[in-house]
Amino acid sequence: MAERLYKEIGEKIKQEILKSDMGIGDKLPTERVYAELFGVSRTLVREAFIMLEIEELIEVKKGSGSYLKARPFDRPDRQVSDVGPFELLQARQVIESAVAACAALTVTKADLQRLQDTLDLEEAEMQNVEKANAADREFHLLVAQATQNTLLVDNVLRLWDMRDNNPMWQQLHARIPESSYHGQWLKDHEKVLMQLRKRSAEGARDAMWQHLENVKRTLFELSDTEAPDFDGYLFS
Amino acid sequence: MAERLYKEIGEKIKQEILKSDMGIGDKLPTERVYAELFGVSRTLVREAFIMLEIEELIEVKKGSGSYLKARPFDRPDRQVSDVGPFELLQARQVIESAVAACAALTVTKADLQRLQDTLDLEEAEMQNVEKANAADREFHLLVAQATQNTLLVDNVLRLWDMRDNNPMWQQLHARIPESSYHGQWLKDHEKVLMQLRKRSAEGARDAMWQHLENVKRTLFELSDTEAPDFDGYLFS
DNA sequence: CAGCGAAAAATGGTATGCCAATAGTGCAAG
DNA sequence: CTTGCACTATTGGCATACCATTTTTCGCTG
Repeated sequence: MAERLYKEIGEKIKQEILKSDMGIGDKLPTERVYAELFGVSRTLVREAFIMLEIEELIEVKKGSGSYLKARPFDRPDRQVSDVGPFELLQARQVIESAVAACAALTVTKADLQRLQDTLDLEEAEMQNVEKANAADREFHLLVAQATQNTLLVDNVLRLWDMRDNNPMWQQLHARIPESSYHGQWLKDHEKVLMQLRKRSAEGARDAMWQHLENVKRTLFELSDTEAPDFDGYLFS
Repeated sequence: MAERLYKEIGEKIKQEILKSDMGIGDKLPTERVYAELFGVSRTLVREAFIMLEIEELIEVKKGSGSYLKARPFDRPDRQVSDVGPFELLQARQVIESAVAACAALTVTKADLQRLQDTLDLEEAEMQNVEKANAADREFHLLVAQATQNTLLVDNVLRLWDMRDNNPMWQQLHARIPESSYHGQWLKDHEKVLMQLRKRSAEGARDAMWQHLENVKRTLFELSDTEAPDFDGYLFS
């Protein structure tokens, strides 16, 4: 494991906090205690504390101690690699279509312009796989940003990061000829943008849903992977 | 300045990066260089590097060096605490309603039973604020779990954790008499469950949307906070 | 016995030193 | 001249030791 050790220690500390029934404001065990508990130096625990401090989970007071500021998430950050590509894609479909619907109501002219520009870029660079993918990502991100809600942007961003870091997705992606789908996806994107222009929440939702449905088909039809069916969700 | 020194060092390093014309992927000066430059120990610089690493500005490679991952000003770095309660609630509305729609298509009898049980508990413990809130959370989580998609569960969970850790939300929540809304919310939950029983995606989406709309009203109508209007998103 | 103050203990803050992994260098073999 | 390998230098990783601040303890004094 070439992981940075302080992160590991940090996660362990989170676990300890969850196992104990500490409340907000309570004093944490000292750095020295954790050091001995995990069999590492205080330096390392200290680095882990810095991590927790930046995550706003704890507050550190010189000479006094460290205090719990918020309870850590129950879910200790699932490994990207053990989530299937289909699950990932389905999550994107559910969330991004809802986000698109929301965006249709809040989108500004500047947003629409940026979306158009990205789309143009996508078309121009269709041959360049690298840039086309970047434009793809940018388009979806811009839709999320049009909601003016940073949490929604965060969520969409998280899913894309997972996609980019998911080995199975890459594998799936690799076996498909690039040129075959970029054209289709571009058309899909255009439809989404059109619905956003019309400020139609339902239209944007359906367009985004259909787009990701197409992505699913492209990826799974040609492969031997089983893909559960979720038709019937759309009503347009 | 009673600030933690590593943060100060971290900011200085950001300044240095900006002053220099380093590009993405370039190698940063070593920890030792910065230590001498600022007249502090390498430990401190190291802690600052950890801060920058967590902020995803740099990437640290043992034995090799540290490399610029993004330019500092690109990331305003929002923390959990400065997300407004309204933004949070809106994100929940968008995402949880979509999740509910998805759940309507995948929900099992066992899920429905668990949901009913939780609802019964919620009714029975309405006087007990602590338990009522726990049941509330449990209900929403069960809906997410009914999608059979762990990523969607993760997303919903994240938003709830943010809620529980958000100081402004707590403040807002505190000023409202408990009894006044738990009854309403219970009715809302029952409606959601009813739609899930009917396996109506649209119905579940609308019910969940309306529920969170009611939550919004309860929280913001009684307070002096401005709440943007998002009616028109529903079409039922 | 209450209050106060100094000493001691606890705790985070900082510095130094050595270890391990990586990158660089130069010499020898082909 | 190129290539490969061993040796050296560089760089981050981790541990130990001591410092500064805060908290606690304890005894003195009124």
